[in-house]
Amino acid sequence: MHSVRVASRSTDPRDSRESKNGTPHLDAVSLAIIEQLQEDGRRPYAAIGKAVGLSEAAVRQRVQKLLDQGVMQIVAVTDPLTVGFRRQAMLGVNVEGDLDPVADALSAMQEVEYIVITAGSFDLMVEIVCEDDDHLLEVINKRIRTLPGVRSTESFVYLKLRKQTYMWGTR
Amino acid sequence: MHSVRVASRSTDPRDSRESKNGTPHLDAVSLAIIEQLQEDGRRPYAAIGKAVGLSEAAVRQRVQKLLDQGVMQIVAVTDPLTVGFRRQAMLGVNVEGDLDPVADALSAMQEVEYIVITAGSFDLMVEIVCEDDDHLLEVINKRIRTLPGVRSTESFVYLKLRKQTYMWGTR
DNA sequence: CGCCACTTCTGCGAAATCCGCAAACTACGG
DNA sequence: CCGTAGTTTGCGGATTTCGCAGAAGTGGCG
Repeated sequence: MHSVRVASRSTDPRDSRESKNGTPHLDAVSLAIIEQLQEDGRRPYAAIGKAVGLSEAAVRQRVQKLLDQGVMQIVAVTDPLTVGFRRQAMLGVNVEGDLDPVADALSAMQEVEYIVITAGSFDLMVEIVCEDDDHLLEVINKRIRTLPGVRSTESFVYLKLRKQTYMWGTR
Repeated sequence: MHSVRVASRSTDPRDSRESKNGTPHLDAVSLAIIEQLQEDGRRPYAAIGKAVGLSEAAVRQRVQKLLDQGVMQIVAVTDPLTVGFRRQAMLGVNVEGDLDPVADALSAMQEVEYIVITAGSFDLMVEIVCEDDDHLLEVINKRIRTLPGVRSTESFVYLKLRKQTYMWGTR
């Protein structure tokens, strides 16, 4: 019935088990579906089904589950420059005491694109997306460096973005 | 005819001009379309049209143009952990001489998720996505630190991802 | 082994969406 | 005032999405 049939293998999308931390474990078919949607987030379910060897309805159900579980999301990503954000920077932050309150406060700032807690000479790495230099200065100097618990920061202003992919799982 | 009509304003999607660097300048309607697709990359054109005050066909053409121009792309983004990449790190890199050859070599590595040239105490910031510690060590130690021109590196292993958005333009 | 509960997959008809196209509209320059 | 170029609109026809009921596969248990 199907042109492609994945070699005999667990047929459960979650591979019959969850990993210890509760994150679902994906089987090869779901991975293949994700790959398809990484190439084109609007690709029709039927086309995906043909590529991975599943019916249209089955693909639709799996995609919906992946979205519900938060394993993936289908979104438009833009080039910040063309959308009017001309200044970006990475900020290394050192904190005294508990990291969580600081991370929470940073999370609430819309200019903060992402936050990671790291091991190394910085406690936090924070990416900031701003409209211009004034905006960036205001965010770093007035809003971040004044947060209680922030001991020091070091700025890395972006001069040029050389690579940006969203192709995890496509290897 | 339309419930919402954007107040009188330039009607050209590129706002009748391009910025100096050749990147297209977006008008308010295209921005609004992008916002819709950032919430849900599969939202139907008709629904977007209703939200921004345009016909279905017009939205479709604008979206196609934005994709063709490379202003945005609609893709599935996944949580690296659930897709099997358990070790990530940011790498600060210092280079002697021209940055471009090093950046090019890094670009070719599939484990390298993104690369920025920065001002500050690092010349390059590089994000690396690996399956486990061995994999990460191999990439950093054997493949990056041995690149000609790389003077030194500093690693920041990710302990926890606290925030990750794709909501540029949605402010 | 047989039965049951549970999940996933399939096949379908109905509804909604996508797609291509020709005509209408707008801004601009000659 | 007219022609050109770029957008938008309206509209069928093809395609896709959606919901659902039944079939099929899995694991537990007596």
